Amino acid sequence: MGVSLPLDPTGEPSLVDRSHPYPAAPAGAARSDIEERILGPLNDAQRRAVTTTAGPLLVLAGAGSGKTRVITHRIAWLIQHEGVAPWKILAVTFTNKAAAEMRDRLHEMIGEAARDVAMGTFHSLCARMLRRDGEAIGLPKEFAIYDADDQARVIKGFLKEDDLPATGETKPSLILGAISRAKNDGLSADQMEDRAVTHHERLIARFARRYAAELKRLDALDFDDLLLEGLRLLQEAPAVADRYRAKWEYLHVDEYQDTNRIQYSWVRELAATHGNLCVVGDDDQSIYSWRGADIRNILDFERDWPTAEVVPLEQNYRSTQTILDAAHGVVSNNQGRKKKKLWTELEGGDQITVYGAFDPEDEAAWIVRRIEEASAAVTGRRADAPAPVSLSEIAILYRTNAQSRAIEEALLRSSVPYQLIGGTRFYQRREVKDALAWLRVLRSDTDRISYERILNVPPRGIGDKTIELLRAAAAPSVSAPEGTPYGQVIAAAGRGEVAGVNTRARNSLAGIADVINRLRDRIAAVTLPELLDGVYSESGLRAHLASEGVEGEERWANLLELRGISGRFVDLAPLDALDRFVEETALVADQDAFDGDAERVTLITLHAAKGLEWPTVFISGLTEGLFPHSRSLMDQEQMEEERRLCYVGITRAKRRLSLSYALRRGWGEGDGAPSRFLAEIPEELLDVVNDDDPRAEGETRFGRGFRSARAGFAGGESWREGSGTPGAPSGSFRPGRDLEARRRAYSAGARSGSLQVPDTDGIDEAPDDDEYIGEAPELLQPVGRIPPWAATGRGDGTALPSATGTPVLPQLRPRVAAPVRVRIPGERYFRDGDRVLHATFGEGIVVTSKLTRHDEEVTIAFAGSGVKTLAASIANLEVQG
DNA sequence: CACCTAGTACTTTTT
DNA sequence: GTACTAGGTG
Repeated sequence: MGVSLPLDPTGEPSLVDRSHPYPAAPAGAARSDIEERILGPLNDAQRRAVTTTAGPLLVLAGAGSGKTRVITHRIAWLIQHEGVAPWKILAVTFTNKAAAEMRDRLHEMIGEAARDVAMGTFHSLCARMLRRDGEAIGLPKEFAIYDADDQARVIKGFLKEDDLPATGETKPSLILGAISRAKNDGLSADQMEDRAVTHHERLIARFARRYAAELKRLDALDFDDLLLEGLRLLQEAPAVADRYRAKWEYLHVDEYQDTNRIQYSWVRELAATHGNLCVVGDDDQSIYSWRGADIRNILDFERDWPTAEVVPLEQNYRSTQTILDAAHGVVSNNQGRKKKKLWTELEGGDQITVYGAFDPEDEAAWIVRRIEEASAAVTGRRADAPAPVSLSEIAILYRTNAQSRAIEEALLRSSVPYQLIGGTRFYQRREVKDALAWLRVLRSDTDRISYERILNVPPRGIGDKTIELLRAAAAPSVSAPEGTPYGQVIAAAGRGEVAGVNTRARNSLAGIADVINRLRDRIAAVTLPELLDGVYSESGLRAHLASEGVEGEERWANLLELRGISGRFVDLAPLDALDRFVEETALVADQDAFDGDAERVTLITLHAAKGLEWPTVFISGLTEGLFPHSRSLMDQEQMEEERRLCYVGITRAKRRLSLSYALRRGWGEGDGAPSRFLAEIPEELLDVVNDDDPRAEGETRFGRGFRSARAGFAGGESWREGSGTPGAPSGSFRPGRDLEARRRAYSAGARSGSLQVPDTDGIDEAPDDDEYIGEAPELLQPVGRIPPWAATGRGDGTALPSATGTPVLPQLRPRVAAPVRVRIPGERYFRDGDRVLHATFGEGIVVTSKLTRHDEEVTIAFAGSGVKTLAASIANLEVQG
């Protein structure tokens, strides 16, 4: 897969002062010309933001209100009107993409001077500063930057030492998440330990301590460390800090609502002497609290900087009024936000299309069909048909990366070209990380994680046993209290100096040490692509992939791609090129790969879509449990963040917006109801198109599912269970017949006749042909061993206890004012929370159930026998009550 | 020690 | 649907 990256080695912020001056204005340009050119295209509020140059400034920039435009014009104003030298200006963004775009736009306005404005992400700026000045706070000259995968390897090492499983409570990602959160709160491992109450918290605190010590030993920093050490540099090295404060006199921070406390402090330190700090953000677009972003940074800006000017930008230039009203309808349900409402001169606009699908495949097929209709240069196009849309103008947004699969498959079937942003990221692909690990060991003797990565790729007889011996040899001991650098251990083992290493492994280790030495000798003499050629051939990667068939070819293609990207660094001195390449490949973001001009549909997560826009946007997967995500259902704060995410998604659209959901979802997730966010959009803005589906006869249940969900959410007593179809009975549904018709209609391909209607006898049959079974008994919440991703909450802040470990007898809790339950024959017969009786296992509670092609798989937590998944047709389950 | 198979345990979002 | 593990085999 070809991934192109706008890695721009020359576009990075220069930390070195330039000596040549820039004229304050182009020669001969009258002052009024400059004013006209910079301020002319702006509205009053934008002008105020641009011309307020001294002191703190908060720009509350609603979606599509010209945020980037304000920053670029402001920088142009500073340079050309105020006569500020470009290198005195810093702009911080969250992605390289945003920085690059800003630089491009600035370049259009002011030409070459744009190159000297410092721009970058928080992480890349900190990394650069630490490379240059880190020694002032005791950091090593060379350090590796560890991503999530490297971090997990460190933790897995601990788990192995302790003989703990890498699953459940000690899953590396969970441990790392906890450590990261603590770090972002400014807690040391000691403080974590002091505050730990539960056994688990103490465990995490101990991991945090070991993790910090290990990274120090490895000369490695993780993403959090980059920021933390960047801050520490400004706080503990006054001379260095003063140099940066003097260097950057005008600071700009984009997406300020996404800054965390550390980033906030970092910015405050930099702005401390002059206070020329312009932050731009929108509290409604704060969607990264899980990453430590603290919305208080924007809400409290005026308190922190009492002299701050505040400029709200409320005119939207992107979307139609319909889209804005929908977005407002959703986000206005949030409590903690600055009240505001965007407006636009683009009155009206197309209604928002809503489609309720049977399953994700159907949903994807519908989206693709609409794309084809809108874009195809169809022959025999009707004269009055709307002009075809370019594929570059279309994006499909979803909540989780996993959702892209169904859509990709549908696009592939229809041969619609697409670009996928995120997912398995290029720099995280195995072979790419292998190659980069080689580059890292060339520059480091201590980076154990990278060494271990390369040791046995391709397989050369170095397995778990040998690794264990090497680790032991590198560990601190009486003779080497600091431990021995891993690179030296490998060389020693190659010479037979590490006891217990078998002959084959020893020879391999000697070979690796030899290759590393040879490559190191070559670094200064060859270009980066040539160095990579050496790595590929001498490491055996190339030969290995050549023997691996089609998959090997694809991986090899990725290595060639990597080699190509490295060519952008040829202008730098070889050593610098190597360092910069390794550093920047560690810090690229998904979004950086986005090509806005490519004649392709863009597939992207809602998170990654922030800051981007398209004329036509599809948001898919608007299903309760998916979006809002099930992990957010139990917490008001998290629910509001989901809502903001929805707001972000809606406001990506300029002209046309389509929303869709699938009632049946993927693995283990049971069925979902239409998302509550759909119910929050004023109904007159929506065009529910299910009934127009040519394959459906008469009323389909999808439209009804949507409308009844709407009634449920909009009504006073909210229907909030995680499953089941809410709302009033319809009375028009004919079981069996409709089911078969629908299945036939919706199963792609001709699996005719192979579908069976689950047999209905005995279990909970509907009283008549209507799915309505009258008043529901008390609706019960299952409590106990629920798969975490299937857990449902109530969205009102009350969390459901989710115990893990030994299944316990579920506690049954009656609910007040139980909503009516609806059963649809042919749909699931078992609902989450159903109490069931099994001949052997006894009493249990249904945790989830899902329909397979011929049957229904019910996952039940039994009182005495644990959690089991049973086939409904075989198990003979009896529903209680 | 590497490779294969079968079984199990999971799926938020990312610099 | 996948990613990882355990356990067996070569």
